[in-house]
This record gives sequence, C-alpha cells and structure tokens, in this order.
Amino acid sequence: MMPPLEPSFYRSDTVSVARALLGTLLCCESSGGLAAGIIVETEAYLSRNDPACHASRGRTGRNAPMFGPPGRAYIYFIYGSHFCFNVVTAPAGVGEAVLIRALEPVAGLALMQERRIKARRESELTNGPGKLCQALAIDGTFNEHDLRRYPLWISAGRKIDPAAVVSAPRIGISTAVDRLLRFYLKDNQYVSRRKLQR
DNA sequence: GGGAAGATGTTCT
DNA sequence: GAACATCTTCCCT
Repeated sequence: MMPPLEPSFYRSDTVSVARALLGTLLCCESSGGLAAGIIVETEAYLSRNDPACHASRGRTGRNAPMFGPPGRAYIYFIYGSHFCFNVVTAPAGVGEAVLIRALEPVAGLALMQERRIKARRESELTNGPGKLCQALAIDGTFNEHDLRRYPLWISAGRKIDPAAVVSAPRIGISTAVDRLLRFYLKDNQYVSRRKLQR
C-alpha cells in the first residue's frame, strides 16, 4: 500500500496540483468496506482573476476551508442534493482548491453500486463530482478532513504520461468559462460529460 | 444520443 | 430571494 500524499504535494501552484492529482488513488473506508478509485478528471479554482472560484470574493462561512492548510478536504452541498469534494491547495491563506470530478473505480465496486442505485453501467458509478461522493460515501462530515488520514485519504497511484492529459474549459460554471482549468485523461471512459469531448 | 427542465436545500446578497 | 463547481428523467430524433 502506498503511503498518503504529504501536504508538500498540495502546497505548490494549484494548476500543477490539478494535473498531478490525475492518476492518484482516492480511498474511503466506511462500515460497508473500502471504496477507491483513480482520479481521472479535476478542475482548478484560483484565488486571482477567477470569479468562478468560491473564494474569489473573500472568505465566508462556506469557503473557509479553502483558506486553511493544503491537503485537507473542502466539501460543499450543491443543488439541494449533491456533495462536491475538493482538495485544498496552495499555502494556507491563499484560498484555492481542486475539484475532483471523476474516478476510475478500482476497489469496492459492489459497494459503489449499492450506493449508486441509479447507475446502469459501471462507467456511471463515479463519472461526476456528485456521483463519486455518493459512491464513496463522502459527505459534509469530511469537510476539513486531513487527507493523510484514515478513513479518507489520497495516495500515489498510476504513473501518467503528461501527453495523455487534456486541458479544457470547466463544467457547470457561468463565469470565466473560457479558462482551460479542467484536466482529464484522454480517452478514459470514466471522465464526465464525454459527449462534450472530441 | 441528446437537449430541456425539474428536484432540492444551503449559502450569500 | 436568487444563485448554485449536479443528477435524473422525460421526450424528441
């Protein structure tokens, strides 16, 4: 078993971290057992010149974890139904994070299917930010959780060829729509919104 | 297979 | 009261 990633991994610039997270392994263990997947899609949210970022207008009750130490979780509830899981990046106080948008399932697939009752195919278990939270049972109780620590952690996974990383506009936002801050593994079938790809 | 729209509740103005 | 880093269903082709 690989050791968890250290805070130094998350502390550097957020775009680099968003790329470097591709291929790493996100794990969550609960009473039901272990569920884990390789991260195949991320988005960077920046503190400067990025109005789509929750931290762009300063610190609020919700976004406070973004200003905390790197390597912790920032989790929020959206559209009345879903959680989104982010990793806090950059030095404490900056206010940046990386949204985890999709995983390739590698462990606990039966458990994921139980939780994702509406998934009709394996590729629908974790191909979206709300879906992967449901599949891994990630919710608001993990907000600010240290991602070095059981039961929710990230470790090194698969080696990724930088040429296989695609950058593209982010999904579901209404401002800064032209910035190429979404990153995903080319041709990976677990990436969300594949119909928007070439 | 794809576009449109509703569900749902928390946060911020 | 509006907006929202989404998911699902419904209906069309």
